[in-house]
Amino acid sequence: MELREQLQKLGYDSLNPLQEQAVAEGLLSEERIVVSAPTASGKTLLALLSILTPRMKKKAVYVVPLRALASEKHAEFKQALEPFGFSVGISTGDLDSSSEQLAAYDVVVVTSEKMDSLLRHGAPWIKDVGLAVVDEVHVLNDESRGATLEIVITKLLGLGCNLLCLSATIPNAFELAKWLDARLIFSTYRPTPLKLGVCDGKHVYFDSGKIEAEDEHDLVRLALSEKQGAQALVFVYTRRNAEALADELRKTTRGFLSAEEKWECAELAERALKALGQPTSQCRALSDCLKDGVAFHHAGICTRQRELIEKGFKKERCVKAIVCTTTLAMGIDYPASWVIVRDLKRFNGAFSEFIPALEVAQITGRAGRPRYDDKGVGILCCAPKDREEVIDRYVFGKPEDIYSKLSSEPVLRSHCLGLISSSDCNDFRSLFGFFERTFYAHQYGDISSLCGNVERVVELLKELDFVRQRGDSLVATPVGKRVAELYIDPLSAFQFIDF
DNA sequence: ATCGATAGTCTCTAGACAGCATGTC
DNA sequence: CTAGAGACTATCGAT
Repeated sequence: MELREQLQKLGYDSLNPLQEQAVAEGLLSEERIVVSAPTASGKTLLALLSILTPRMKKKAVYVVPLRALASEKHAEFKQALEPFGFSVGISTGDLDSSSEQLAAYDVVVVTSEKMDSLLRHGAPWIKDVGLAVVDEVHVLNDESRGATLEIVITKLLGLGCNLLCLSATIPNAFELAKWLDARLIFSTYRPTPLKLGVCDGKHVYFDSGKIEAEDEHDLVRLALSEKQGAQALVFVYTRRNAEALADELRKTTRGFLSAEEKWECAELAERALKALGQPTSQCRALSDCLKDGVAFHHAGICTRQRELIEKGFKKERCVKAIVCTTTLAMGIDYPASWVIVRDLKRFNGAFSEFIPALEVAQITGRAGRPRYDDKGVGILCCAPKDREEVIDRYVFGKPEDIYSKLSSEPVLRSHCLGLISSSDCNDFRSLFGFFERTFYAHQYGDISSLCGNVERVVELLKELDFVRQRGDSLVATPVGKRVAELYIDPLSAFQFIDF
């Protein structure tokens, strides 16, 4: 089928500049590709086109970092791909199909941990995978979950399937591409331009000049009065702050509701109150906020209410503003006209520090709703003394490079055991060989220190009797196998068994 | 002796993956 | 090191 025809069937008239560039640079012909482009630049269509590209093995896996993202993509792909005769399945911790079903799907959406688990268990259909799409690959940089993703990608690399890695804009995307021996498609294209401003508690400074705005009320008022139907997202650090500020903003948002929207909000409020059998104080707080067209959003909100908020914000659009924590920072599609980052500093266990520019870029990236706004506005709030630094760091500064997080020992413990237990590696040589193919090895060149770590970790696993060595060969004991399957840290598993 | 305002001090802070056992409707 | 809000407590003064 021709590209034009495919596009039409997918519901697109044409390719946007990023997609144009990607196709021109080999999206449909290269075996391995890394795409580095901003949030909402249209990367999903790239994945769809790649999946539709005929190849020897039809089956594709789509790897994402979040369950919420998995179910979103599952729904989206189902709708887009079924007309082409592609069946789409999902496999995550809480939403899982049987192994036979997974084998039957043409496309399987998985979380990275689930993918790792499937690979460890040697699911028989893995050999039929012709394409793996890894969404949000920059998660490699994540302290706690990056290493697992790195292991997964390294394993996928060994499978010999085609690879399409999608990343936010990161300066060292070329390093990723070099690791994977992939073609790099790099773009900073945004469908709607982004205008950044810095608010120091008196003014908002744009590159075009400054306007007065002292607090969140002023900012939200500016956002909502910019045009009919505008909406704002406010990011704060704590749950308590999210709830408190949402309550505070009721005064401002209620003035922007039309008669019909008031009615819709009342309806939402009513349902939010009854979401649980017995309304908690949180339910009441949320319900009160919704009445006035504002909501708070964080991980402590039940699914039922999340859905209500999403409906009110995205579909009915009677919810004018959402005050949220980082729940809405990554992945999930939540576009707004204005995005206000109120807390740029975050407590890190010892002191409070500025959050990474990459994260701020991801957050402000969702400013500008594709079909409704012709531009997006991102506001960064800070104390007057920090203004210059904030401008340097986030407005003119570029996002941080990403680094392999494979050197951390806890993850190494778990993955070494996993590799040995699944028989991916039977001795030190194959273990070292595996780690030589990781991003870590490519990024640091010298892997002797990593091999030293691996050696130490295997010694520990032997001490715990999860692994035994006969001659050169390393074999997992039954307990070791079990520990690997259960996905728990070997050290804590041992302490538990010991106990 | 009691209440209370004020200032200094302490405490706490986001999110979310897999797997399994146990519990509930 | 580059935090800030709310709960808690100690202290002192007015009644």
